[in-house]
Amino acid sequence: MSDRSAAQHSDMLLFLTDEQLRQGIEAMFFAYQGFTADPDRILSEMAYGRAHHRAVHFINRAPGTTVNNLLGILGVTKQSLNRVLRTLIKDGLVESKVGRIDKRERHLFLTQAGSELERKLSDAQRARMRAAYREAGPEAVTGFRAVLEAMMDKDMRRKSRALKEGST
Amino acid sequence: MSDRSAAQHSDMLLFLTDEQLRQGIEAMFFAYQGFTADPDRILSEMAYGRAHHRAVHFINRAPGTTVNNLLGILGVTKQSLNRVLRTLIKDGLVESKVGRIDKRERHLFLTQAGSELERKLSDAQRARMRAAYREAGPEAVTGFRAVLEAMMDKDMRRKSRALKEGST
DNA sequence: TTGGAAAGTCAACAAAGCTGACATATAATT
DNA sequence: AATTATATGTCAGCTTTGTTGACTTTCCAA
Repeated sequence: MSDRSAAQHSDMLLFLTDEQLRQGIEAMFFAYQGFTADPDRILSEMAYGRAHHRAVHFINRAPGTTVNNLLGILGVTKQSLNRVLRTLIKDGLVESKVGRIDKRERHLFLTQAGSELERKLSDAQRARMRAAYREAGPEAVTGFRAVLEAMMDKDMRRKSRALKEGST
Repeated sequence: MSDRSAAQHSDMLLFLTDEQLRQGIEAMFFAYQGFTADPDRILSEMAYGRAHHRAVHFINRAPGTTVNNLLGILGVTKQSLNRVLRTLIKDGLVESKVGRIDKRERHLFLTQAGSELERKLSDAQRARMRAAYREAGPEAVTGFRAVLEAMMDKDMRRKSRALKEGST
């Protein structure tokens, strides 16, 4: 990095005004509305909500995950998750299998129908993400990911990374 | 841009795999948890929730805004907003003034106490945002903002921009 | 003066979070 | 073998924040 760009670099760091930060906060709020809008529309046509979406998403992402593990990822209580899981199992979207090694654990899997719902929801969400990425350009994507990563709590960063590595 | 980097550029656009998009989706989810964590902690010590935070934030940002305008920004029903607003007014954090020109309208302002709460909440949120920006670097911030912008619904983009211009 | 927009209220309900208490099965430890 | 710890599930009850629908009051504008 040249002296000149290094100077600009530190200038920009110093010039993080409240106003710029507030704009970032608002952008995050409005973007999250958009981020959830498409799946929410699909879900509202069924008897499901955002909580079901999350469960289905992460079971798809880490098939065979235990209830406890899922709790850690979602950051909710077991009662709250259990309510969601119960309806998904009842409706035949999720299957719960007793652990072979540790029989106290339940391992969660999507059924055919569960996979289809996951696909439908994530198709919509990925389409928006893809469009946003294309509009912003590849360099922006790198920056986007870097800021999001830095915004997470430390333990969530670990969990996020574990999911990425798990699907390699 | 050289031919080579142009080729890389379009390659990266083509190589937006499902996996990359899913990682972006998860990053958004985990980052939003972090984004709201600090204000949520402060709010939980009082009788307030995230909905109160949003109202206070946007009233601070656009003092004198009407209820209807606020409804458009927040994307909730007037009944839902009204419940929140009522408690804030009752507790002396928000003041509602009848419009001079159009007396049907109510213009909303933060009181001294309201401003203090807003300050407390946004201090926490801005601190995290600032830390994330610093960690990711200034180029990343530009990209971050670009992707968020592109992820918003069109009408939300307009509202976001109006707020930015209003505070110049 | 009449129609409609803006705001507020009441009632009822739903989704999704929470706490606390308790049951069951299994694993781990003593 | 007995005890303790862990994983899961469930019941009951509460909170926050969203929803619809019905209705009123105010008051601008055609």
